[in-house]
Amino acid sequence: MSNVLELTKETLKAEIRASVLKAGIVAEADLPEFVLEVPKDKSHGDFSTNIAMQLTRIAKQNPRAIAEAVIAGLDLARAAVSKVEIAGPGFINFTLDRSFLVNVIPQVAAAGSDYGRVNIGNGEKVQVEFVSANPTGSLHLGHARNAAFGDALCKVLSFAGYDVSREYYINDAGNQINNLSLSLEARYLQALGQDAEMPEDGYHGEDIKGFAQDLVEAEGARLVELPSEARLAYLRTFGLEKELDKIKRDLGRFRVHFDHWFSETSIYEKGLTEKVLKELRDLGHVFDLDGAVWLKTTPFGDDKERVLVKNDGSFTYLTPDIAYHRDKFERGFDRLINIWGADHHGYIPRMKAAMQAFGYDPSRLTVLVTQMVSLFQGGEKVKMSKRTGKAVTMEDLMDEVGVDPIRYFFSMRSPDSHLDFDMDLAVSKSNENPVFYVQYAHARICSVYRQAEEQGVALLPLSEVRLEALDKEAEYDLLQKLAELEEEVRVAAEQYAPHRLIRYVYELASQFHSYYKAERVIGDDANLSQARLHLLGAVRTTIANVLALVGVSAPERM
RNA sequence: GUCCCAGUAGCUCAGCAGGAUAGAGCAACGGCCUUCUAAGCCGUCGGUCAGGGGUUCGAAUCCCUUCUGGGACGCCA
Repeated sequence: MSNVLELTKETLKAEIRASVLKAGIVAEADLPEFVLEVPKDKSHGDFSTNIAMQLTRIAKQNPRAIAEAVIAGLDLARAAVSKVEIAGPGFINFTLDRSFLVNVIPQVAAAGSDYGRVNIGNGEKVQVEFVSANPTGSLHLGHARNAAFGDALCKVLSFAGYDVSREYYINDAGNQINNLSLSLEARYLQALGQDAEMPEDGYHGEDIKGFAQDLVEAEGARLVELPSEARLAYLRTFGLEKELDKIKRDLGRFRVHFDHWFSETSIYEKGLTEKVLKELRDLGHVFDLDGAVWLKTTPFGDDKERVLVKNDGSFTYLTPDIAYHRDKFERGFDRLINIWGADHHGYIPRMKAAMQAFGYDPSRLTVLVTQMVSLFQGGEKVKMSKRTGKAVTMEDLMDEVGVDPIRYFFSMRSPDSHLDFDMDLAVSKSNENPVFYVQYAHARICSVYRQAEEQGVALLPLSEVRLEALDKEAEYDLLQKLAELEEEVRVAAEQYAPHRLIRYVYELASQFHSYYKAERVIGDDANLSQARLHLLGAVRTTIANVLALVGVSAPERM
């Protein structure tokens, strides 16, 4: 389903194409790609095309002469064009009778919370794996960015017609879990007043002290009596469960939910590591050296070969991870997207190489990387939490500034740029703060509706309202902005760029605030009031839909 | 040394499958509340798009190169 704006654009584009062919400038097969777009500068009309310049090379003519010929053959009435101009180096600028734009209002009203939904995905099965933090400590800033971006991306893809599955890979099998058990053991013994040293690479987080305390309350000193092995096994299970609970709690509060929590341990239990190893060996991609087993990844673009089995017989992290990604493909996903922190980027070539070794097209696995987050408060870079003296956790941040600003700010930037997060700005309730600016636009519209009700102005159904009353420039601009949402969603999905939608919704809010100041909605002209109320309703729906895509609330009052 | 990301207004960033005079917010300065929320609106100021070369009718955008900042380069995970 195309919206009014896109239909008009398609009609005009077809008209231009027909005119070029009719003028005999090029053969149909040689017709170059050209752009018909809304120009940045309004003085350049409503649509602009570069076709004449694109034809220069082929037609060997002056672009302005080509433009003349193209215009001569256009059927202007068919595309609602009221004015055509040749400008600059050879752009053809079209000015339209924009009254058709009011038709976007019934479209928004009919679609409601689905307004903006498009179908470029055709139900293609996409799996997005993100966060996947080790269950050995609290989630921190970087995870929050990963979660905000990943969740927004999933929502956008799903809005664009993809069948999206969210997955969290739980690294519950490696050395770090032994370490967790040992750390917890030390904290447990310490909590009982015993002398116990933290292991060399122990986890010093506050959370583990808390878990040890919980353990003392639940079990007392019972575990001290157990043989060391049994105690560690118990602590391992207990610690993992506690850490995972905490992670799920933090993410839930952040409004991020996963469809699958995939355990690394389950890979070992199913013997998938051995299976994958054998398959790779049968395929001839494996060799033995220095007592270790290696995967030949350099033929697939990696810069060195990688160890699968260490000389002590244990697997490296890579092996179960290969088995995991293999498993994802076998589960029938058409496309895999992983969102990793910047510190893991070096790992990308070997994983793609491993998938190629299995014969998978590497373009089916996309790894997106989120760059670092720096926290600022009072103009200073914040490294440590004031309360605990440890690294700032996601929980700290949610306590300090709330979920909406974090999700908005983390979705606002392209993931590949380093992010400075200003805590003072995020909590400020003023025009400096873009979150409130957008939310306020939504709340303001709700307030106008409440006002209408108080004044006894009942909203009439669209069929009884003459929307043609909306004929001001600012109204056409607003309507056009609303009509552009589908294109924005499409681009955001194609480019994995949810931050584009933040920009869009900010601009929409800005146009609304300006319009609100300039024009009275509820006035003496009953039909005009109705038309404007419906316009505002469409703006409200659009703002709410976009905010929902980035996990930010749309309050009715502020 | 190799690889990845970034370098655009005083600050934070958009723009980068090439297009017209490079945008926005913040900061600074000046205006606007007897009318639907001033968490708002209107205006002013602000740029060698890090430097250099190349491709092109046209480059912030593509290619090469230098510099600067951040990150990664394990038989850790």
